[in-house]
Amino acid sequence: MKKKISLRVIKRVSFYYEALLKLCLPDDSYISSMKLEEVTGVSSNQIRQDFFYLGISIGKQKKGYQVKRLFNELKKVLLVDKKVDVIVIGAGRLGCALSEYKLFKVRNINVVALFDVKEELISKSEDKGSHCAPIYHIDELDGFLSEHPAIKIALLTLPENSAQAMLDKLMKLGIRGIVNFAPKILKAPEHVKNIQIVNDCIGASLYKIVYQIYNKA
Amino acid sequence: MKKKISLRVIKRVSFYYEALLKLCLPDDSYISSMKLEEVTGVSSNQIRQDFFYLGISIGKQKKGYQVKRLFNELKKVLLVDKKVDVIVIGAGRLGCALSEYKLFKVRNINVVALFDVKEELISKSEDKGSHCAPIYHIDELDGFLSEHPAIKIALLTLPENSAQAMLDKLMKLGIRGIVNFAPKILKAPEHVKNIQIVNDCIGASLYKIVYQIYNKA
DNA sequence: TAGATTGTTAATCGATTAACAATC
DNA sequence: TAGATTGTTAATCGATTAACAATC
Repeated sequence: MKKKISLRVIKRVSFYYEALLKLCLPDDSYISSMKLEEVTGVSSNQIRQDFFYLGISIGKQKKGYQVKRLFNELKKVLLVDKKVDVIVIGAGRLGCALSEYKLFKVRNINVVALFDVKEELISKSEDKGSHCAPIYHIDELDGFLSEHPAIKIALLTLPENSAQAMLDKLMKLGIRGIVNFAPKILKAPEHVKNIQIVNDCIGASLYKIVYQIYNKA
Repeated sequence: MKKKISLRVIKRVSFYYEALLKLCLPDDSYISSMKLEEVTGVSSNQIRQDFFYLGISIGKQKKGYQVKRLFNELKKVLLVDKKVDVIVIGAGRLGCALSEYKLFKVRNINVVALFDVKEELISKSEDKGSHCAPIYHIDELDGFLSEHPAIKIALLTLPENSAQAMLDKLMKLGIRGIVNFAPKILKAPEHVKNIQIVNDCIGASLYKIVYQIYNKA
């Protein structure tokens, strides 16, 4: 029933979505594909093509797309119309920064807990002066995931030597999506299917920047 | 002279590069395109096609590619054969985490300094118990960049309300590449050319994960 | 030698762009 | 009405895959 949408389309749709978030237009106003081109950099032809492909045909000639309806449609495509709970493994600087990351909130991504081996980081409910989610000891991970079977995604901010072992463990516990920030490329074992791993999204973006800047010099 | 290499190719090349880093093979050993397919997930056909396109023709039939030579070729393509200095604006948790990020090191990306408005974060040279680069007051940014004109890239970890103003300022100071971690999509002003901005690489990867996991459910 | 693996061309596939009739 | 903008088809473009001769 659901057609497979390529990740390129998903990426562009996320641009459209972000643009609407950012523009803060009244719900009942209209936005045209040309206007969307201005703010997203994606051509109006491409935008209409995407909408056509996605079955979004809510446009009105001469006006464009009603902001609220378009927003809802895009939400559905991105599957962010429901809240997504995730956990963070590793409660160091990066881990805590992630748990406060605001763009997660607008996307309905919710860091429910962090886990770490270091006793001194553990803080059940007291806030430690930040908006960080509660930090638990890693030994409690097993029990926690049993109690929260809906959690399917984990963000890994671990040292490189413990990242792969943690990945293996997480998969056994039912985690199906990993964003790995450890400075090591992780791979799912051969036999495991349906696991999504994104390695080092930070570094990948820098490759691109470095390439584009120094290439033109 | 230089042909324009698409970002897709760059991305795959970064996979090959990471794979070589990770495998830690002896410099004088050989690796075949089939073996590279195993560790990168990119088909051997694609790999050879990429090498052909990039003018990397150092393969030996029946053996493959000499690890050291291939490594050097890939380095050249990725332009990471020289050290790239970058600065970080915003010395909060995320900023400090970035300055210690190990995958930057293997890529010759070097965080030389952080800048922040908060007086209490400033630490000229003393280390504060971490491997964080020195933190300066934002007022010193201007002078610092004058003294280090080779710095072309800045990572932004600022609150959303100050990010756009900082972007404008950085461009005036000669910065040409921005990786923006602020929870707001930034855009270069119309008239400015040759600026590369990557917004929210962290969130973008999560969109993909969320989509792939919950789509299949 | 026979088998393995490259470099390179050709075929296929998919994504983007262009164009325009329909119509608000 | 005339102008603007959609939805949709067709044309173009680029990227991937397949195939295989060359040869170590």
